[in-house]
Amino acid sequence: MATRRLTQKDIARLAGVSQATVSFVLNGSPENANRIPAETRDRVQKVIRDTGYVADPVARRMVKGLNRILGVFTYEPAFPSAQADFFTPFLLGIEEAAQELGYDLLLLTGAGVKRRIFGDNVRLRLADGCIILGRQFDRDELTRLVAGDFPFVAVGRRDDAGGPVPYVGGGYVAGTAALVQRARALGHHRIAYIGLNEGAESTVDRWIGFEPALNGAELVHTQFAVAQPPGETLDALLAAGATCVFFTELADAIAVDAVARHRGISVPGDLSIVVLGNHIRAEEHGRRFTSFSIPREAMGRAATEMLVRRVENDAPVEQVLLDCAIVEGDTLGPLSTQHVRNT
Amino acid sequence: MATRRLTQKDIARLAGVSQATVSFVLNGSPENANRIPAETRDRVQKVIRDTGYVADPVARRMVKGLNRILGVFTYEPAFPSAQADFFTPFLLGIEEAAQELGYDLLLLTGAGVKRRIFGDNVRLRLADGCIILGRQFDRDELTRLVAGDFPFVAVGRRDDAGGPVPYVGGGYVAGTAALVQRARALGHHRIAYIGLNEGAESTVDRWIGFEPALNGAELVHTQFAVAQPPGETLDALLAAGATCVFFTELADAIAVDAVARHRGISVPGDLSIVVLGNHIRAEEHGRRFTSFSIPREAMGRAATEMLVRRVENDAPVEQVLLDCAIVEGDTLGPLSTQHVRNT
DNA sequence: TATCAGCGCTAATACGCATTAGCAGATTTT
DNA sequence: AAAATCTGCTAATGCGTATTAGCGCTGATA
Repeated sequence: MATRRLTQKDIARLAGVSQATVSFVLNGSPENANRIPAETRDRVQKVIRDTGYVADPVARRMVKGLNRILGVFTYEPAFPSAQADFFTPFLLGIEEAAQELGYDLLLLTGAGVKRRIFGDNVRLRLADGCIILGRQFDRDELTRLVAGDFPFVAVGRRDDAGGPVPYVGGGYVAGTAALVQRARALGHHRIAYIGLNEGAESTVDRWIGFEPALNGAELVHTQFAVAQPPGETLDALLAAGATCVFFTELADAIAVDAVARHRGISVPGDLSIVVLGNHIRAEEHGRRFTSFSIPREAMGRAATEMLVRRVENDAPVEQVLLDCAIVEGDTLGPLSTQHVRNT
Repeated sequence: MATRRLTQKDIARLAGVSQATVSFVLNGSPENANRIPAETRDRVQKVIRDTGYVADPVARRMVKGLNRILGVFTYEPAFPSAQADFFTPFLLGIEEAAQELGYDLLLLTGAGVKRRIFGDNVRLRLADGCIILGRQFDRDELTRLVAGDFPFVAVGRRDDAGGPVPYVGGGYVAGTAALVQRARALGHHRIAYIGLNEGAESTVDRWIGFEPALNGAELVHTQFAVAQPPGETLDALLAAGATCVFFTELADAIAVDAVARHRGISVPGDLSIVVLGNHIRAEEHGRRFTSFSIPREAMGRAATEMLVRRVENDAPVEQVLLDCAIVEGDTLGPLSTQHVRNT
C-alpha cells in the first residue's frame, strides 16, 4: 500500500510530455487526437502500458457529469432470503440491461435501520441515476425525487407525487380483467374477491381491474383482508354461493385450497380459484393456480433502459406497463352443471 | 433537469458565510467545529435543510481517500437465473455485512463479453476495495491484484499468485475428510471417487481431503470426470465392488441414484452415496444426500469484514477457511451384512 | 520581407469538497 | 500601553482529470 497511485502527471513525466498530452492520448476526441503525431502517441501509450496506469474514475467524474453507474435503491434489504425470490428477478433484468448499456450498479444498502433516499450520507448521487425497487415507498421522498433533478425510474406503477412518476409497472389491471373475463366466459356469474383493495398501487390495480370487468356478474362475497382463517373464508364463500373466487395473495389461495381439498370440495369442480399474480417457484406447493405472470425480469430491463434514456438524453417522463401473461393453471374450470341448475 | 446541483458555494451564499464554513458545519471535526458558534451553525444548517443539499460524494472522494463503497466483481453475471442460486447466498452475506459496516456495494457488471478487472475503463477503483466472486478466475489478473495496492478479498480459497491471496474459503478439505471418516466408521472399506481432482482450487480441495482420509480403505474405483453416462458409472462401481461412492457433483449423484433406484439397487442399502458439497434448494429433487454444507452466506460476511479490515486498517493478508457442517442425509448407511460377508 | 496558417504541444482552469494557514477584531495578560 | 491570546471567520490550496486557450515554431502566402 506504500506506493501511491499513478497519475497522469507521472505518466507525463515518464514520457517527457505534459499531463494534457497524456489526457489527449487517452481520450482522443478526433479533432484533438489528430493533432498529436503517432510518434508521441506511441511513446505515451508505451509508458501507459508499461506502468499499467488507469485513469481515476473519480477524478474523471469530477470533470464530466457522468459516471456510468446506476444506483439501485431498495427500502428493504435486497438479498435476505425471504426477499430473495422477490427481488432477484428484477435484479436479473437490471443487471443484464446495465451490462449491455455499459453501466455498473451501485447497490444502496441503506446505512441505518430506516432506509431513506434523502439522508445524511447519501451516496446515491454517486450514480448517474437510480432505480427504485420495493413495495413500500415513502411518499415524501417520492415527491422530492419527482421535484428534484436526479434521474430515477420506479419499478412498479406509482401514483402521481407532485407530478407524474416515471415507472415501469406490471399490467395488473389488464391481467386481472382478462382473468375475470375468462371466468365469465366459463359461465361464472357468482364471483368473490379475497384480498386488500387499497394501499399500495399494485394492490389497488387488482381491484381496479377486477370490479369493472365483472360486467353484470354478481359479486357475492368480498373480504378486504388477507391472512384470515381459511376455514372461515371457505365457509363464507360457500354460504354466499360463490362459484369462482379471486385471491390477491397466493398464500391465502393455498390455504383455502388445502381446506377445500380436506373437506372434499373439488377445485375447480365445485369452486374455481384464481390468483392475481404469481410467485417464483410457485410450483413447489404442488398446485398450479390459474393466475397471471408478473414479468419481473422484463420490468427490470425496461426500467434500466428507461433510466439510461433519461440520464443520457434527458428523455421525458415515461410510464410503461408490461403485459402480464395469463397462466392457465388447473384451478379455473367451467361452471359445473350442478351450479347451473341451482341458479 | 434545468436546475444545476447545489454546491457548498450556493449554501454559503444563501447563509452569508464562506464555503469553508459550510464544510466545517457539515463535517465538524471537534477542534474546528467548536470554533463556529451555535448561531452561525444553526443558520447554515437551516439553509442546508431548506434546500435539501447533500455533498457530492465524488468530490468528497477526491479529497479523502475513501468512499465507503465496496466493489463486487464477478466473472460471470451474478443474477441470471442459472447462477442465481449460486451467487445469491454470497451476496446476501456481503450485503448484510456491508450494511452493518456502513458501506455500499458497487456491482461491477463487466463491460463486454469477457469480464476483466484490468480493462480499459476500469471503474473498479471507484470502490475502496473489492470482493471477487466466481469460480473462474483469471490467473494473470489475480497476480496483478496481489502485486498491486488495491485492497481485495477473494471468496473461495486461492493458491498463491505471486504472493498469498487474501481469501475466505470453505473448509472442503476438512469437510471431505470428515465424511470419509464417517463412511469408514460405518464399515466401508471399498470406496470410489467420481469427479475432477484438478483444476479450480475448490475442486482440488475435495481430492486433497479425500485421499489421505482413506487411511487404509481401498479406493476401488475412480473416475476423474463429470457428467458421464450414469448407467456406465454405476456399472463400473458395482463391478469394482464399491460400497460407498463419493461424488463431487450433485448432478452426477442424482443421475446415478436415479439409475440405481430404477434397477432396484438400494441406496444406501446396497450402495452408499456421499456428495462433497451442497446446493441451495437441493431438496427439490426429493433426495437428501449425505454431504457437507457450504456456508455461503457466512463466507460473504467474513469476506466483507476482512475487506473492510484491509481497507480501513491496512490489515495484513488473511486466509480463512470456514467450517462446512456435515449434512446427515439419507444416502450414507452402514455396510450391509451381505457386503460384509462378501468381503 | 512581413503576415498568416498550420503544427505540436503546454499552461491554465474548472469540477466540489476538505483542510491548512492566516487575518481582523476583541479580550486578556504582562 | 504594548504584547499575547483567543474568537470567528475566510482565502487559498490540492485532489486527478478534461478541456480551452494559446504559445513558439515552421513553412507558405502576400
